[in-house]
Amino acid sequence: MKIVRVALPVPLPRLFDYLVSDDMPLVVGARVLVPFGTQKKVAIVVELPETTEIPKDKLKEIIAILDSTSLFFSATWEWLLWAANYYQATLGDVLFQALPVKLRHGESTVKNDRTFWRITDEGKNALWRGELTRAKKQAEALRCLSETDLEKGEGDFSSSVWSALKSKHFVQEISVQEEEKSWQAVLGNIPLVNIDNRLMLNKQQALVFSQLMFQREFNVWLLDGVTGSGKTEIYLQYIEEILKSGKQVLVLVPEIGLTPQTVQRFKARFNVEIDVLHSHLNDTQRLNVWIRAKTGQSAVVIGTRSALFTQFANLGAIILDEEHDASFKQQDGWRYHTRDLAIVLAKKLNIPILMGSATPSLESLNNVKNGKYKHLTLSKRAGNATALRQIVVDLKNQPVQQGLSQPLLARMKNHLEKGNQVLLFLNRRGFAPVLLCHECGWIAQCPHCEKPYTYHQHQRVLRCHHCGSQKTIPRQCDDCGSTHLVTTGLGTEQLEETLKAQFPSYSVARIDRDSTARKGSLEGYLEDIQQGKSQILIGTQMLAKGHHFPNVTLVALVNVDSALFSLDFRAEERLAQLYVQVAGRSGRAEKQGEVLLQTHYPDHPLLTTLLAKGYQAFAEETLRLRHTMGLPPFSFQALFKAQARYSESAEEYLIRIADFFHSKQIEGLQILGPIPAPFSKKAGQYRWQLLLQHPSRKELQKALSDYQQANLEKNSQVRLILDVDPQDLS
DNA sequence: AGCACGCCGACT
DNA sequence: GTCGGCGTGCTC
Repeated sequence: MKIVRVALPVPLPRLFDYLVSDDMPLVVGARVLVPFGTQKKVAIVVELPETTEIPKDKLKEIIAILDSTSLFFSATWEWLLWAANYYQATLGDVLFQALPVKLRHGESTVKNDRTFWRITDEGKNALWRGELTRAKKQAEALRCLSETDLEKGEGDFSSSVWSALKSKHFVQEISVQEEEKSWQAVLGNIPLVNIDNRLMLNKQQALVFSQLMFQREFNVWLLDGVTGSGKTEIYLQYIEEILKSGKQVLVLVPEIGLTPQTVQRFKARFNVEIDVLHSHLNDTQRLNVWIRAKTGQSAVVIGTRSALFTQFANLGAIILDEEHDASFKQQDGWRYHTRDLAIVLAKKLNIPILMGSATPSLESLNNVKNGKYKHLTLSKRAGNATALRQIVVDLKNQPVQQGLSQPLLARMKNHLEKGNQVLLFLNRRGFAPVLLCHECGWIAQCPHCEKPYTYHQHQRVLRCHHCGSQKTIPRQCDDCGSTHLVTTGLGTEQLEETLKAQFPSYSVARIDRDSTARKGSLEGYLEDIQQGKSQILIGTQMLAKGHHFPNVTLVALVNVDSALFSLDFRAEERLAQLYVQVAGRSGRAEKQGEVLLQTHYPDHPLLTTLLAKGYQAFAEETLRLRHTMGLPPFSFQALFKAQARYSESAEEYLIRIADFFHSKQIEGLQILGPIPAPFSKKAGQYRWQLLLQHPSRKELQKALSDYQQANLEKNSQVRLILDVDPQDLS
C-alpha cells in the first residue's frame, strides 16, 4: 500500500491522506473517489508522499481512480498552487473551482456524444397534414426540425414538448459521435480571416500594431486607448497573428462586456472555432468548452473571469479587455484578481498578455512607470465625435430635493422635452455617507486620521472607520457655524421615487444589481432603453460600460461628493473612470452631449484636474498622492473580514488576530483596526474588518503565512474571510 | 461544506 | 409517545 495525499472540496485548510494499493497507477493532478466521513467525495491527487503523520489505523483506502492522467497541464498546475498560496486559499477551493462543475462531481473528461432531435417520417406526415393544431408548441418544434436537426437542450422548447413528440413517434433521438479535430484541421484550406470585415488601421493604430504583431513571448502590454479609438480592431488583428502561428487565444472581458455584439464581431472575423463562456451556459456546455480548449479544438475562448481557468492545448496569448474593471475581482469563494492571475499565468507560459482600457487602473499605470508593463497609446477616436459639454453644479447653498438640484432638474426637463433620454448615475456602491455643511462644504472629519467620519443613521453617531473612534452628531458646522448639515448618499430606489414624482409623464428605469438580479434581465433592460421605452435611466457603474445609447444626451453624476470623500481610497479613481466612460457614452452620436456633476466641492483639485486635463493627468496626480500616503500601489494590503451574529464576537476575533500581528513586531507592517465594516450590519450579521498594509508584498506575504501557520484558535460563531489585495475596502 | 449526533418543543 | 428544529463536532 502506498500513500496518496489529496485535496477535497471542503473549506478545511489541510490535505487528506489515503491508501492505495501499489499496483494502482496514480498521478498527481488526477481525480480519485474517496470515502470521507460517511460520504464519498471526489478528490484531486496533490502528492504521492513516502510517509504520513496520520496513524495507520485512521487511513482509509481510496475507492476508485477517475483519471489516468492529470487534469492539469504542468504550467497550469504550478500556477494554481502558486495562486492558492498567494491568496491564502485552500488547495481544495482553488483546484475544484478551476474545474467545470461536471468534473467536480466526477464525470468523465471524455466528451459525451452529442444528441440531436430529428423529425421522423411520421412526424413529417403529421406536419403535412397540419395535425397538432391543439399543441402549438409541438407543431412549432416540428416545423423547426423539418429544416434542421436541433441539439438536445438547445432551442426554446421545454422538455415536455419533446417528450410528447417522442411518445407520438414524430421525433427521434440521433446520437452523433464527435470527432476530435483540432481547429486547424477543421479550418483546412478555408481562409482564416474574413478579409471583408477587417478594418484599415489608421496611422496611430498601425504604429501600435507594428509593436505588437511579432510578440510571442511574455510581456505585459497595456493598450491605453480612449473610447472609440479602435482597441477591438487591434485585438482582432493581433489574434489573427497568433492564430496564424497555430496557437490559441484566450480573451477575458468584464461581466458586462460579453454582449452578443462583441461575440458576433469575433465570430464574423474568423472562420475558426470560437467558444464563448457566458453565464447562461449549462454544466454540459461548460464542460464541452473545457474539453474543446484542452484538446485544441477551439481556437479562441472568450469569457468572463472564470474563463481564466480554461486550459489550452497550446495557448499563444491572453487578451484582457477593460483591465480596470472591478468585475475581474472575484468576491466570493477564494478572492482572486483575474488580471493579476492572468499575468502570472502568461509569465508561466511565456506568452504575451495584452490588456486594454480607456481608463487604466492606477496599479497598471504605475507598472508602466516602473517599466514592468509596456505602454501602447491610442488617443484618436476612429469616428468623429462632437465635443462634450461639462457642467458642474455647485450644491452649496442650493435648494436640493432628494439630492437633485434645481439646475439638474431644469437640464433634465430641457433634454426630455426635446425627446432625448437622460441618464443619472448614482455611485452608491462602496460609498459610505458623510456629514457635510451645506453652506460652506465643511466635512466632519476624525481629528486623528484626517478621514471623514461615517454617518450612522441608526445609532445616531459619527464613527471613524480608520481608528474606530466615535462622536455624537454635531449640530453646527465647525467652520462657519451653520446648522444646515446634510448627509451625502442616497439610494437608487429613493431616487427612482423622487424622479417619478418630478417627471410623471416620463418613464423611469432603474438598473442596478437588485433590479437586474434575474439572469439575462440586463439585456432586456438595455434593449428597452435602446428602443426608447424609458426616458429617464438611473444606473450604477454597470450602465457605464460599453453600451451605446444614441439618444442619451444628458448624463448626470448625482453623487460626486461621496466619492471624493470616501473611506475607500480607490473611490476617486472609480469616479474618474466612471466619468470618462460616461463621457464616452454621450456625444458619440450626432447630438450634442452634456455631462453634469453635482458637488459641494467644485474646486476639489482632483475634480478640476480630471475635468480640465483629463484622466491621464488625474491619474498622475492621484498616484503622487497615493505615494505620499503610502497607499497601493505603493503598499500592499490584506483585509480580514469577520461576520457574526453578535458584534462583540466578530470584534473580539479580529482583536485576537490583530494581537497576533502586533506580537510579531513586523517592521513596516501597519495594522489598522479592527473597525466595524461601513455597512456594519447586514442580514442580521455584524461585520468587522481588520486591514494589514505593508510597503513590501513579500513581507506582507510572509506575515500572512506566519498567521496561517500559527493556526489561531477558531471560533465557529464567526465567519472569517481573508481578502489579499482587496479592491473594495467597504 | 455536509453529515451525524444529540437534546428540547409541538404534533399525527 | 415521535418528528424535526438547529447547535456542535468531525472528516485522512
